[in-house]
Amino acid sequence: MERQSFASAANVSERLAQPPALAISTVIFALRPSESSGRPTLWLPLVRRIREPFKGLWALPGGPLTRADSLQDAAARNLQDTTGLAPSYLEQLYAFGGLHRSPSQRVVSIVYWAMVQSAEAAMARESENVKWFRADGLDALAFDHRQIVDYALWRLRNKMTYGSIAYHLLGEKFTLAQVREVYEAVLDRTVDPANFRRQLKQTAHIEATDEYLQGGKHRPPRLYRYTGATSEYFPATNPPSPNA
Amino acid sequence: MERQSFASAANVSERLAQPPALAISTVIFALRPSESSGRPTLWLPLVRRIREPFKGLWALPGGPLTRADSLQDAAARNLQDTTGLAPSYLEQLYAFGGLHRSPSQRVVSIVYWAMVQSAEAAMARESENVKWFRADGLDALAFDHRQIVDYALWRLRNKMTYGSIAYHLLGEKFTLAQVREVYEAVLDRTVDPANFRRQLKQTAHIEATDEYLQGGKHRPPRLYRYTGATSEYFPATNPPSPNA
DNA sequence: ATCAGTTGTAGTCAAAGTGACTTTAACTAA
DNA sequence: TTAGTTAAAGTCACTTTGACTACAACTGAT
Repeated sequence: MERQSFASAANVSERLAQPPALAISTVIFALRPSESSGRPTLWLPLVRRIREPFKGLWALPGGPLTRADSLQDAAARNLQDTTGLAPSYLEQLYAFGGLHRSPSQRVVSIVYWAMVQSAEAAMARESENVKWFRADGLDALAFDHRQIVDYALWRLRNKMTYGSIAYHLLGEKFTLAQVREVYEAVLDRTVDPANFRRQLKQTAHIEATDEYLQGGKHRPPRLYRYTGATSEYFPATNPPSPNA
Repeated sequence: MERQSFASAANVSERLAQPPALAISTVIFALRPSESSGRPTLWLPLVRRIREPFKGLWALPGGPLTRADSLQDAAARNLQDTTGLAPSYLEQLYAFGGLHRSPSQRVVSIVYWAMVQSAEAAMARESENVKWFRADGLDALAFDHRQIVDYALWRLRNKMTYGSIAYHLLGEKFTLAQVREVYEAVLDRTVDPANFRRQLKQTAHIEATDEYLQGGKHRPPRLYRYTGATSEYFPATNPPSPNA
């Protein structure tokens, strides 16, 4: 057996013997007008890696869990540090712990997914190493982050179909058409306006305001307000809260 | 300031500075006949703690992530080691990472939940330090494990209402009435037999066999077989698999 | 052998929900 | 004023759901 290969084999068992590192990452979704159609579409911010594993590639914002934060606070801090924004929704996505996610040391990543309101997302800071991308059709990312984003997208679509998540991508006041546009952007299909309106009013976590959105070349639509948990984010589930 | 309290304050910041420990725990559900009514109810195995944090109290099977296992394999090993059984379903529940879950060191627990078939659960080994309990009405457990169990129960009920999980608690062949009993045990309400049958046959991941269950004092019911993923467990979701 | 009791299985019916569509109201731009 | 556009409400057929009834098939006791 050659000395070199023996050494690397020893390295493998060595690094697997030491305790895995713990990291927090966050998938951040926001609505932005697509360049082409102008219709709102899903975007997310990524950061460019400046160190060696996958240096130069884009990756999810995150890092090792160093501070004395709860997992959720650490995820919110990711968001704050990279975009300067506060989440309007934040939920744990999954803990990824495969043995070979990172080439050097074993890393277990606890990943959160977040939504920020479109108004705030418009003023998110970008830089050389922080850029926003369309959520669909991403290129290869660092580590397994591409698959993580796909999984987050699937979860987002799932929650959207029977839930009240859509409002967290909008501002405080919105028209029903805007809510419908969110559904259409996320689920990627058209929705009948009339039926959509009817269902929303039943399931209703919204209330009508007295205001109307002026300035269009049509009949001005009424503005609504979300009456569930407002701007604060809250844990994944209604009943027993797994936040600890 | 007294010396004692100064020392303990130093300890607090010290232990929060060192990296958190990583543990895997597993909530294991199985169906067992209740002592009183004889109807099947939900049970789960717990292990008695023999060391000091919460010594003597009951806790979820698990421990630090030491081996070079994937997270899911580590959870399956928990199950194997404490009960001698293999899971028929295994899925990640949540990552709990609160700062004060464990009194001494900070511990981040990645918790899985599993289901084992009732036939096998009947021959699960018990001992002085491993006992089965009814899933509802548990006493105080070690750490935050009581809340974790409650959350797992909620997830189980949720999956049950629109999913094909029930079969994993039964054997290979089963009557429709047995499936209904699973639903009634987990959801804790009665279900109309006729309507239940109708819905199962539509959503159908089952097929009828030619066999009938003899021996009762009634018309013998037909045996069915599950046609989805059989005894092997599979990841949480259909579309993108987060297993890594 | 017959009958009561129990459970499996199929069918009926009304109420509620859903998808496709039509109609009317309210506004802007020419 | 008129054409064009969108908001908002209503209609209608179809499907799904829950409660219930009826019948079939078996066991065990009389």
